[in-house]
Amino acid sequence: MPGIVPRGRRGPEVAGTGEDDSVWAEGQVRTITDLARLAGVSAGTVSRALAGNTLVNARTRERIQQLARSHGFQLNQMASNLRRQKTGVVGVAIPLGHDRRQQISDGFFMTLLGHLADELTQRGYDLMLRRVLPERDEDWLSRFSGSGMVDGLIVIGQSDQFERIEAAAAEYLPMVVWGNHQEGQRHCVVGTDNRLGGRLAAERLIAAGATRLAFFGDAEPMEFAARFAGACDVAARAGVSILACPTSLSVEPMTREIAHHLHSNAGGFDGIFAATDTIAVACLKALRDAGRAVPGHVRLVGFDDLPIASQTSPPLTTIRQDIAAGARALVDLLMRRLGGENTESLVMPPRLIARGTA
Amino acid sequence: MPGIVPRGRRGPEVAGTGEDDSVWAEGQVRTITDLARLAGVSAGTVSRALAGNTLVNARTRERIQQLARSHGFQLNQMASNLRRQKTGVVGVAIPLGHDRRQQISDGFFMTLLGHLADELTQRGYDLMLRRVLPERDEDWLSRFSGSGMVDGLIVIGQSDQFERIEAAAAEYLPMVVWGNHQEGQRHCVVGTDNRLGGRLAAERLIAAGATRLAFFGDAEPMEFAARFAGACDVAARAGVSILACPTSLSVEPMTREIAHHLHSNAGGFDGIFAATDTIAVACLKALRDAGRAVPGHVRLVGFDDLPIASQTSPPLTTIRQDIAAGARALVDLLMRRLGGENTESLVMPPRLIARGTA
DNA sequence: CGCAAAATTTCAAACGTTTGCATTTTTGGG
DNA sequence: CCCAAAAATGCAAACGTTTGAAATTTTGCG
Repeated sequence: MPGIVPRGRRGPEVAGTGEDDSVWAEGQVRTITDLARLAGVSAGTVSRALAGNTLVNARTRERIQQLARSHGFQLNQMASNLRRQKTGVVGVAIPLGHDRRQQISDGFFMTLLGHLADELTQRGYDLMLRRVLPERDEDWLSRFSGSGMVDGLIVIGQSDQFERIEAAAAEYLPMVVWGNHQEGQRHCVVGTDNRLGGRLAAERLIAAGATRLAFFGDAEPMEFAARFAGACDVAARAGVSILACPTSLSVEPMTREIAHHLHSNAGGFDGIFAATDTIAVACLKALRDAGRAVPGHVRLVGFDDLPIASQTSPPLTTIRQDIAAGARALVDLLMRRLGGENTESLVMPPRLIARGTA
Repeated sequence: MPGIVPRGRRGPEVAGTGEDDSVWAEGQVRTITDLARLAGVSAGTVSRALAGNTLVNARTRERIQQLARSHGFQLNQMASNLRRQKTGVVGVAIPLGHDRRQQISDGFFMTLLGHLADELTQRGYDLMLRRVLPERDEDWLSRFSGSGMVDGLIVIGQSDQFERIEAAAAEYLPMVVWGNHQEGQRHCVVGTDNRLGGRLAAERLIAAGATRLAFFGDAEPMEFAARFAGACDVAARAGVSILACPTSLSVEPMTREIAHHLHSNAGGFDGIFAATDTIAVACLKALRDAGRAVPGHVRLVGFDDLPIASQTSPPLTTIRQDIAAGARALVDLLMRRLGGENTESLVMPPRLIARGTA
């Protein structure tokens, strides 16, 4: 099988014939021991030398590092991890409770993930991504945290797993969650004040002249529920109605549902608060197709301020979450927790970005 | 420090006082040995039992599994991996050659990543994500593959690292790359026939009445270069001009550059081929802002067929890459390579999705 | 030079599994 | 009941590093 070079485990080691390597590992310097033999020192010294430990003589250290480089030596992380009881890997779990598909390719998640990758890389950590289906695997959380494969965990979105996350938080310190904050909760969460965001959105719609509101989105996940609740606060105070229009996040159902809502509640609302920019964009399209002017007939406010938000026409008025800052905070808090600290949650303020749709 | 429960390594083990656990690990059953003691069998038997090995008596097996469950026992993957010389993890590397930022949050990458996560999960593999900056770290590829942390590698995008990838492919089998295919290349690649895609785009623009074309995008990365080349093929054959308008993928520079191109080449073209849907959407917006009708004055074709493509108005005519199929193929080929097979590259046909902009 | 202190290196025991082989127990046919 | 074969279990050596502690070498000062 030419071209195939297995990382060959070597066979039973017969008493070595001097400095010559066994036939199995043709000259390859695979282990720290190989390197030690080559350098004429012990494995321990090589280990320390590669780690830059000043315990070993500067000259020796340099020589060994040089040798390692020239032989393309790679430290076996697995072994190193086992011995040191840490991995340099942070797990990122995305629980897919309701909306199985799409959630991960939703602009928001992806943007957050990108920023997380940046932040973690910068601090020398790798990122292990795992999508979990809680209904298939009850034990997803302790499974991930207890696997020994990750030093800590970032959970993106609470989905419908609030309770399980709470339980895990009691005995697993290095975990930080992106999501909604609830009075007195145990787990450390980073997120936007969704309720306040909902208020801002509703206020804006009303200020723009809306008198009958509609909320487009799935009010099941906590974050969305809070947004909805915020809007309800304001609607109640202002004495305007608000209609819940369940809308999923996957593309096809979403367009179908939006069309349905627009059709069956034709005159039912003149202001839409979309749970997500993704939904808002779809609404904009549907409204245009239905010949309803935005913001003339219907006002529209989104949530997130994803890149697309500024690319529609008219550009989307929306509630901004600072995703980059969120990612930074998640990683920062996790690092502190890895250091044994018991950190508080961080709730960031949302900000209204007034553009063309309301 | 209440609430903090380290995975406590236990102290020096004094001769055990019977079945009672040492004070250090308060009742926790952490290792397979703990479990073995509890079950009154040897560690080996426990290991086999947990693995479902039929060598151990069915009754014993069930009993041990039950015990493991009830004590929330988690196998230490690190140790298991070390011993078995495999990890169950596939590395996904995203080299960021040119366009450092945004690339990862670009809709295309993210969608691909989402599908990869799905496919890998389904086959019982985890996904380790690593963004690499080749200019900072010459050795990124062998570093990743040789770390012992991953069983195989998927590289997303060749960036400007074609040569390095070629070199790695010579000695590292389990690697598959998303990108462009070049005659006689060594590494196994999955991707779309970008050149053909470019042709389809240009043909469509011309069929829609365009007489002077423009290409918006960075022609540096191979994939984009091929798209451009394809468009050039057709333009030359049809005797129409084609203007290269360098455009980056990051949001702010992108909008700036597009505005600039539209302004300084006001009458220079009446058909735009955008290297990416993301760019196309921005173009659409800019054209509208400039008061130029699409497809009346200017025809527009994108590339990728991202979800947004159908959400603009008019909806985007674009060249579709089947991202889900791509992800499936990447994983499939990688699995075959993990099995020792030496697989061929896969070049998928692009497809024109005719919508409203050309 | 001699000798203690400092600097450097080696030794060997972990880290928690897996697995070939040896050993013990069970089974079943005579 | 006996004894070989089959089934089940135990033993111990890996996997490749890291790291106290012990052992060795070098240094520096009188």
